[in-house]
Amino acid sequence: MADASSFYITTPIFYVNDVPHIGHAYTEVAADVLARWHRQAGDDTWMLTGTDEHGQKILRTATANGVTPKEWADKLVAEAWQPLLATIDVRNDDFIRTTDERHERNVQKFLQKLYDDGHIYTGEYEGYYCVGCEEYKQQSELVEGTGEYEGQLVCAVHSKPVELLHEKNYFFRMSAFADRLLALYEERPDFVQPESARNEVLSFVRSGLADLSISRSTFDWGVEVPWDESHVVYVWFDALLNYITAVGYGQDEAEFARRWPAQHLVGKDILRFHAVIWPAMLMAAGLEVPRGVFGHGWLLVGGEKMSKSKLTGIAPEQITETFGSDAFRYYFLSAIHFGQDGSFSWEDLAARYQAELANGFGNLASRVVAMIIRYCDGFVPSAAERSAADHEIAAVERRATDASWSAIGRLAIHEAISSTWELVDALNGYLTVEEPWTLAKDPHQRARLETVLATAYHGLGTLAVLLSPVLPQATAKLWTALGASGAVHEQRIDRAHEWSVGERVTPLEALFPRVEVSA
RNA sequence: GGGGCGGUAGCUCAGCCGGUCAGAGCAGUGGACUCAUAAUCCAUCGGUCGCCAGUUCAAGUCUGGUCCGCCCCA
Repeated sequence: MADASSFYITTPIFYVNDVPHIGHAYTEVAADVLARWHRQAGDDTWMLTGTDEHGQKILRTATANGVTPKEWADKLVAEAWQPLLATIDVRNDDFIRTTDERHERNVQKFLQKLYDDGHIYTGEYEGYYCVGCEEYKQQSELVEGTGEYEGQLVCAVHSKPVELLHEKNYFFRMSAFADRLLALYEERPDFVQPESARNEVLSFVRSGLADLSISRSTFDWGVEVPWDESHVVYVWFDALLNYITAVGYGQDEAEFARRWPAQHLVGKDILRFHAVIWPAMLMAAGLEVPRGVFGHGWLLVGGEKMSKSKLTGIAPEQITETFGSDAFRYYFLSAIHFGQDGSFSWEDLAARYQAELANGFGNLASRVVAMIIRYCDGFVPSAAERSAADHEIAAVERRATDASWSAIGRLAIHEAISSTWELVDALNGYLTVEEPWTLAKDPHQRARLETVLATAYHGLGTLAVLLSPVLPQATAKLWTALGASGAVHEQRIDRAHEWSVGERVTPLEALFPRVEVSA
């Protein structure tokens, strides 16, 4: 049992054959922001991501490219997936690959335990198999082929012929866990979030669970079934286990106890694997079920879902090259209600970058720092007598701190950001009303000028702390300019308004320079 | 065929248990100001809340039906 301050968050592991697009990056960034936020609140935080490297599809691609599947995976991990994390500034604590020895060995250990405990039996399976989908298809999921596949049954997703396979399989008695799963959803209404995702899972399980075929014998790129080397473990069964093998399951019980259970973040397309199959597997093994499964929405581009199989994907670098990783992170997490589908467009991205990051936060930072340099020679002023307006700013700082932390607890990232943004708006408004540039012209108003600037300075520092999970780079620059000690990402975010002020500010370059509008 | 979600100002979206709920941000328009990244602040234009019927003293807000989009299951 993990103690209350342990926070372990996971993303789905990337299927190495995919090409990274903003959908992958979105999940990563969301998990990263939650992880950074918890770290900054002092929680014992662990963020895991990684790659899924087994399965027939990868074997075939590798073979077609004349290399072994492992070589193929190595190449993609090094050239595509690790770089993606750097592109969007994700600070994961671990990166697991399903070809890691720590994973494969303990997948076998897990499987053997289920086998020994009677949760697995031998059966026979016959069905139409789509290599593209990596799964068997029901009759209803097949359509008549056209063109070169005329007269054949093809997969509705890939439009490629399916194969009629007949194999001896090992089955997991998942059906035995239907009642316990329903009880779980009942007892912990937030186990599957958001509500819409929970509804789908509920109705799926209520309609009855079938046992799950968990092995394949038609190819050998996978984890060997320990008691039958002619079979490899079904890729999904294998992949899900990464969440526990990465934190010591089977080999480091102390670490496992410290981390598990995890909060899973997944796209809603793979919700069922995480909210039904995975908990059932854990129950069978006598382990705790996850802390929660959150299914976020799709990114819609031009009203259509971004697809892995189709080519509507946008590479994250296309965005970060122009706007930077901070803007990427901010845009997707603030503009989209976390959990719902969200529309992406270049126009919207550019508009929000300009209005919110450049004109809102960036410019606020510029004007405050510039005035302290100009009117106080860079020495951080201190407040004398405080007016109602000054107290109000302090109150907004507290509210933003409390509200955002509470929102993070509900996984409402967009809400955490908008709560914080109230401070941005309050400070810009405060400066307009107090007019420090006017006060500066009258020597008798010196005390008031310093109080106003001290108040604005303090609010800006609070913003830096609160925004550092989302905007790690910009806030680090701001923190330095504010002359505050330590690193901004080490400041307690749940008490952001209590940060310790510095002594001297230094010039600040534009945090979010204006971007030339391009086509 | 069964089920879920969404259809609210030009754009993106809030609106919980029905009664200032017709809102926010952006865009547009007018004004103020100049510390700042031609930034900021104030004001303002703008919608028969997909459509039809019903329940109710009162319905984006509940019921039934219907159209459109997406998704899950069979």
